[in-house]
Amino acid sequence: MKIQLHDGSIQEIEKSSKEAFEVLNHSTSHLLAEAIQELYPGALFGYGPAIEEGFYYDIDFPEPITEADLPKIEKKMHELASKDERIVREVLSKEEALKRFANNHYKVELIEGINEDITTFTQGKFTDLCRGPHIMSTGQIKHFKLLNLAGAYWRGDSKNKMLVRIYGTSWFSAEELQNHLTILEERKKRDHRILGKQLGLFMLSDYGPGLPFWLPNGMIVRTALEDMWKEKHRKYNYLFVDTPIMLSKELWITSGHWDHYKDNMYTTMVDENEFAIKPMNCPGAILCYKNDLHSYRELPLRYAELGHVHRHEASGALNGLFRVRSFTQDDAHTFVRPDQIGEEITSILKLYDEIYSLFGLNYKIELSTRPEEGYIGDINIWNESERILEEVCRSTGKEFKINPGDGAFYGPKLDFKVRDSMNRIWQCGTIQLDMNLPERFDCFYIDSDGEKKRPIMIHRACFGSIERFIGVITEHYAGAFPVWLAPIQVDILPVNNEFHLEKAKELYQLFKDKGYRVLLDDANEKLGYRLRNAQIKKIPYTLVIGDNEKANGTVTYRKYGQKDQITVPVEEFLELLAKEKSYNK
RNA sequence: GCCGACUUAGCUCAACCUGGUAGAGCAACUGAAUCGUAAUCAGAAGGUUGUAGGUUCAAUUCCUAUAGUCGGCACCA
Repeated sequence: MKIQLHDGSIQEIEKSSKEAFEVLNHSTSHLLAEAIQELYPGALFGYGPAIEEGFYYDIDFPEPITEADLPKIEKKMHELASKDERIVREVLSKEEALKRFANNHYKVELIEGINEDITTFTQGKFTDLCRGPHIMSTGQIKHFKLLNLAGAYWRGDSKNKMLVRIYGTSWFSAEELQNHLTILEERKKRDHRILGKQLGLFMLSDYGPGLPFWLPNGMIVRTALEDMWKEKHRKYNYLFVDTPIMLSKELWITSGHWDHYKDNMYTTMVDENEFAIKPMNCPGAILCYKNDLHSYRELPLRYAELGHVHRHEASGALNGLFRVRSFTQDDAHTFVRPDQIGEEITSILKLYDEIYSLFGLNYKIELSTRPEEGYIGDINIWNESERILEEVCRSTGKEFKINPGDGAFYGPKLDFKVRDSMNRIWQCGTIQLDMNLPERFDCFYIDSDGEKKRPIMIHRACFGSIERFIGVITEHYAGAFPVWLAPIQVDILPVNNEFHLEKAKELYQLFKDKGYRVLLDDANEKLGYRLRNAQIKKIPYTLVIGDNEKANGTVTYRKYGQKDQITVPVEEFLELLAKEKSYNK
């Protein structure tokens, strides 16, 4: 297909390419704006870019609109597209452009920020300030849908006015559009909030917004995760600590949280003194470190803690288990000498990969480097650390990106991002170097020359938060947890309770004695009914016990996600189960 | 926090637009059926319609406030 670029040249690109999708979607956003200009005279237009799965346009409407208005707008878009108007590029001087867009202060603001000639694209009566690229004419826009309405601050700044953002998606064929809409529907079924309810993992109560309750099944998943986590960290020579959930104000003043984080902290009075519930575990870990004098020989010293923190997140930020106000970080604070940074980061990356690969999770690493201004610490340590972080990351072969200047003022960091079922990105793991807190708390070790030296502290969490991580893997597995995490691992269904219940009970006891989480479903219901229940609960193995099994000492099992029934001797099934019992294959 | 939508039985939803105190399926309960791979049949029961006000002879329905949830935005030292 042909597209027209910013400079007026025409290019031929593959329709199946990502670029073609973006051009189509961006052009569809213009069509949306054209339709709105006709339907809502006086509407002012902000930004209207293509995004990963579609497009949006930010608009300042002269009157309030609701989602009920979207079909009307869509209809107008189709009507306009059927005219197949040419999309005409025009170059204006800055002065001309300012004159042309004088009635739209948003565009004026944008033009004022541009120091070259202004490119516009016009279709019908609608002209937009835009660099393109665009399709050649609007007739190519046929298969699109407006999805939802949202608020968005002008230029992404909460001090500015909030505009109405309309999201949509546009495709080259009806099949592709339908396919995408189906995917959107399918994603909803994987939503951890829905699965969490269906599977009895967790709940939320109006009595505590953002404060999740773990239900029995969720506790099984959580405990299995925590046990694995502890085992892995023991292997990597971490020491375990547990620090108080509430500490006095003085500590938070020293750490700097009182000045920089107070709005997010829950505070309370204890006798005459002000206390804060911890939003982070670092100060606690530092107090543990300072409890002893440390030799350079002891480092790296790794304090690991499943630390339950509370943060007063904005009400609008709360989201299932992904964003909560009370959560447990699988935290660790490692004190290292500057010369140990490389080795330690390598070790952490290895540990993370060992853990993430158990789930087959796809993650992306982002390196955030030193901010231009306001950073603290030795610039040589910054540079060296950043070099090490980058080098180690590249060696993983994972998708990797650098965010220059996005690091914290106290050190560079690595973030590990995974996607949820809605294709949104969430941060899970993190590794942050910190040259600030050791300074504030006057941490030191005695070096080989007998001098006191400042260690560097590494904050790191692999799951990030246990809550978020369980949310992510619930969606990742679509609720069908592998045996080692599954709340119920084996469901035993006697064909009828008169002849097979005894055998089923015998097997139930056998599995239970071997440490499996097993259920005996002896409800007075047909086999099909009980089997359906087992499937809805996504239990890994469903066993049917009838005359054959009773006579031959076998079990007939059905693995979740597979239709076939397999009959094997009991011993063989036990061997099979034993292989999946642990995350260690 | 901001914009918008939503909140009805344990769960999923209907009735609301056009006011006359709520219906269904599933689950749970009772009874019958004893069944070989995704729903056996029947019965009885289940509700201050999120909360607080207002309008009205009358509010689940209209209005206001408030809380929570959802989609975004901002936030996530």
